[in-house]
Amino acid sequence: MTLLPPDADTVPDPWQAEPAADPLLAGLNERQLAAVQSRAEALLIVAGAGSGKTSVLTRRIARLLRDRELWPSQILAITFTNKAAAEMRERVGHLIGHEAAQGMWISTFHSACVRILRREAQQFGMTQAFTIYDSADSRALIKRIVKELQADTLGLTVSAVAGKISRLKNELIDADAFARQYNQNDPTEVMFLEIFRRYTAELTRANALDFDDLIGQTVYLFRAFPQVAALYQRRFRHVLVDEYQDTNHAQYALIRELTRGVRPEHVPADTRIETDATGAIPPAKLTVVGDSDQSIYAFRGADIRNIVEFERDFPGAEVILLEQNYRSTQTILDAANAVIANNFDRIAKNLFTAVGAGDKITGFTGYSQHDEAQFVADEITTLHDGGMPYNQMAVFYRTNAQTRALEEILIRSAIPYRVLGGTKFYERAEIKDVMAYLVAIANPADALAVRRILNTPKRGIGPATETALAMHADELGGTLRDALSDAAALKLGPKVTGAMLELARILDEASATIETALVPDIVTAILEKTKYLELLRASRDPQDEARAENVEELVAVTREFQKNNPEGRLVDFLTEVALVAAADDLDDSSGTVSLMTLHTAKGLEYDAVFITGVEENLLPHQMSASEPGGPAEERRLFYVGITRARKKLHLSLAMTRSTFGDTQVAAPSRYLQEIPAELIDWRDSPGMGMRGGSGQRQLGSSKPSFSYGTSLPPGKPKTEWANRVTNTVRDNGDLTLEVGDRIRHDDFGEGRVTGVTQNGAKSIAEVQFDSAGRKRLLIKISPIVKL
DNA sequence: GAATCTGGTATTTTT
DNA sequence: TACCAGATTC
Repeated sequence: MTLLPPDADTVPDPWQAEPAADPLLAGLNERQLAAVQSRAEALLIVAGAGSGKTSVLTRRIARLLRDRELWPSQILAITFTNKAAAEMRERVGHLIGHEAAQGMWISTFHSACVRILRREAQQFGMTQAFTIYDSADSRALIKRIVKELQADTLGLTVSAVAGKISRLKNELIDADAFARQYNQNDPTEVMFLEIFRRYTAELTRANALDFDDLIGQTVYLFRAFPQVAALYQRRFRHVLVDEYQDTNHAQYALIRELTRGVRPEHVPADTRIETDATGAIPPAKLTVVGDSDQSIYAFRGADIRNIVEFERDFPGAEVILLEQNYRSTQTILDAANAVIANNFDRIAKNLFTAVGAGDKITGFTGYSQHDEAQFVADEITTLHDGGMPYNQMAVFYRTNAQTRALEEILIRSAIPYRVLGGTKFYERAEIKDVMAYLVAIANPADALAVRRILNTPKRGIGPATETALAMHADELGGTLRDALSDAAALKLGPKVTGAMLELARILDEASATIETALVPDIVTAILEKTKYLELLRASRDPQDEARAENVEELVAVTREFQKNNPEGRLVDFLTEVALVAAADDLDDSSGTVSLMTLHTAKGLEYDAVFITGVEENLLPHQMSASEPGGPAEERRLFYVGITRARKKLHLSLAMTRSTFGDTQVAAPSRYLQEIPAELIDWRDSPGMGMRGGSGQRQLGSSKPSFSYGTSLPPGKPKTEWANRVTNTVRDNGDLTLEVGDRIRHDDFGEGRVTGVTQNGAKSIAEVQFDSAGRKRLLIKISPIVKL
């Protein structure tokens, strides 16, 4: 490791003499300053949580541009999410002016690769309009293949196959490479190889790439076509990668390819880039930022070695450690440090702050997940009453399934919230249907998309006809679309034949317009011609009304897209949709509490954070126990969650948790014991005092002894504070309450109304319950009766 | 070929 | 609990 590259001293730097005079260096600490100014060929910034790494990264870029060391187009910055990319672009623009920042590539690995691949598609025999298969698409395809080969008899499930293919691709092992190393004596492996081969062939035939291919195919492109690689190696003179600890092998390989020098034969005579004595162009500079303690994507192939072995991979690399935290209180950092210290194979790192101790962490143990959720809702209300805006609070959980109880209670408590990620809009069946139409229009070779819409809406083309079509496509040596246009040759009934020809005509007509037509026009035309929306409206299934609304929402999305991208065409829209991530649609301006998984929380920060379900088998998750390095990764996940909090951290758990349908006793997470007891202020459920459970109280007070299993009485106590929330949809109609009214609540018992906010169906009552404390309730749907 | 019913099975995290 | 696949019936 060199401390400072020699040329830092020889290049005159007008700003270096008086750093304070440079606004881009103002307010930085010594380490941050070094990171912003470093001129190393390769720089690793080890940035602890909250250490201002985004600030460092944006200032580093801004400085390169402002001082004319590089043109914007020579910079490639890779972020983990599109949202992070947008934020970085915004911040750089803010520092040096938005025009000066035009032309940079700031995007995710996947977006950058799609951009390159669309441009170079013909090099590897695909068309520019290739489809991007998301995981659900991949699974659908694998499912069909598994079925055809009856691979389930060998114990090969769809998810197992999908997982294995993904893992192999992340290691840059394709079907052929796998064929060279697999165990030929194992029938399961033989079968797997066959599935892998067919899957690959089907993708190629469909002119489609799956998520993992986007990276792998780009690496392949660069390795197979040096002159193409040279194009990008010449162009990007500085590559920056954020969240480097979460890169997998394929992404690492991509970075390696991009930061290779260009051989003289690939350097054009008129190049304006400096060449060395041999006429070659030196490698691009590389800056990576990461924190091995925040590596939480090993399950997706992230390889922590990429960061640990950075100095070996890039000789002469400079390493700068950022440890001062500007986000959290010392109490929160003490807890985080204490937890992460239990991961033994890490480089010691201790976050510190000048902020001061701050509030203690609030701990809470509820009877049930509903009880826990009520605690979260009550705390949120208290904090909000104290002046903290809703959008400065976030609730984290390990699994998406945990949102249900939280949502129920938040709705009842009239707390505005939004769920990031989870069952996404684009995963809904009706949206996938319409998207399949768009995909089929953009990429006629995509058989998966055509199959999906073949009989949607119902037009009498069943499985038998579908098989006949597929066979006919093989005979023709063409695509499913070709077979559809030639449906008459199948000699089926006039009704079916007519339906197929009609569909073919609709698709062909739309396909003819994609180069010029606006996206909203294409969608509305399709909905019109297929009567998709019309049929949903006419349906007597009550859910279809909501589906119709969703489809309309999609049309609105296309309008919004077109507004933001006047030049955007169908393919661009499909790309954008395929690559949106959970955290991307985060809208900070909305005054709502954010709910998300711990994974989604990475990179974000809030004044108040609630980490829920801190229980064994949930955090750490049951499934992680069997995986090597699982518990350590779960600990990092907990660490990531803790370090998101600026001022106030809440850790909560439930003694029982219902999954599947039955309720199980839950034990507190092992990670709780790792936090020094004096940092946590344990609070009891209001219901606990009523049961006279001094044992419980003691347990909750400081040093949990973790023996709920024995202390929990068999059979739930029927107290007023029942540990359940009725899940029937209650509609109180136009029930009106006034201050002073007595009411009874199914869960909280009796209480007196102390305040009412009149707002039609959204009227909120503030109630002082006799034993359960003060609550805010949405009158219309709360399980209450007036007494 | 479509609609309805039933029983079995599964939930970790995501670009 | 909730969804899916397969069987049964129209």
